Amino acid sequence: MVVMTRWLNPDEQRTWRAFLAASRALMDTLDRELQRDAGMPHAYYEILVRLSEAPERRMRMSELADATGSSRSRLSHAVARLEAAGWVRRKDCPTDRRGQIAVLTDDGFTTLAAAAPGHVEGVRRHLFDALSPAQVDQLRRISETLADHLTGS
Amino acid sequence: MVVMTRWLNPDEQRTWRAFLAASRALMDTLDRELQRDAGMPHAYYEILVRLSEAPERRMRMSELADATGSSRSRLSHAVARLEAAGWVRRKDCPTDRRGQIAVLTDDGFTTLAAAAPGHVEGVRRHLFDALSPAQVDQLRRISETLADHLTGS
DNA sequence: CCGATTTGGTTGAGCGTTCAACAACATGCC
DNA sequence: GGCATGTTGTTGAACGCTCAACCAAATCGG
Repeated sequence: MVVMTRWLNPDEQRTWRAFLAASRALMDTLDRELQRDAGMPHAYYEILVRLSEAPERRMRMSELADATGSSRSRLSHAVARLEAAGWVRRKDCPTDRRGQIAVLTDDGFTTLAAAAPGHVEGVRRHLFDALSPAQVDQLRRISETLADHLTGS
Repeated sequence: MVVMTRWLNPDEQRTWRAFLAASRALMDTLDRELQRDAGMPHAYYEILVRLSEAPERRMRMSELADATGSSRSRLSHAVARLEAAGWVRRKDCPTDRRGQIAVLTDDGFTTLAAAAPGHVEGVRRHLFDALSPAQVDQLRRISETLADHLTGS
């Protein structure tokens, strides 16, 4: 059976290309700033943030993967790097012998604390400073809707 | 001089994390679909699209880099791959002896034409179907504002 | 209790991106 | 014209991500 493609109309086309350009430019910029100022990519920064917010600064690998929207494989590689940098330590899980627990080290916490102000400033400058309060609200609703829609399917 | 960090308030925090999760999930999903169905990453698809829209299906490397928001290095590597796949051909520029012109081959055009319906369907399903017309409009304005803001600085 | 399935996590290969260095050519200035 | 500077594009190494394969341990079903 032949199904006609529902092509994008000009408005949708324009929206889609603008979104692509904007989100890529934003993430590229933040990634580059973080790499330059803190010596780590944004994905690694996010891992440290999540760990720093967790009780006792530790999390199961799979929870951490979910929290950062990452695959298990990606997280495994990433934590290996973070461990080599001395920012994270791996521990065996006491209740599940398959499990591994990632623990943020003091060194990792210090590094994160040093990187955070600059990064937050970057997010503010490149994202929030450009938008009106109403637009920030719109962006939140849109993003939450999209995230739901994507993980729901 | 010590400058106080302008930390994110709870609303901004929530917006930022939702945006991160949504844009990552969206791009990951589309990238995976395109890789599965057309054997190419989204970045390469975009290159083929731009070429297909250009007069005579050809563009200077640097224009193509600008159009796709890519670095020259990235484009160079990418076009090398696309050339190996037989989808793009390189030509010397007649007016600037440093220049190279990327030309979409018939094979490349055919491959793109085969990939497009599925990809557009994906964009519609994962993005536009989830949003109201008003939200699409909001997203366009937000994205255009952000893109301006980022390339302006 | 035991085999089958599922879950948690790691590994290595292949690929795409980044970054810095570089080569070739064009342009500006005197 | 001739030298300095800017632009165009490529290259190779290092790095991060994806994918498929895999092992070990937990859980399910009889």
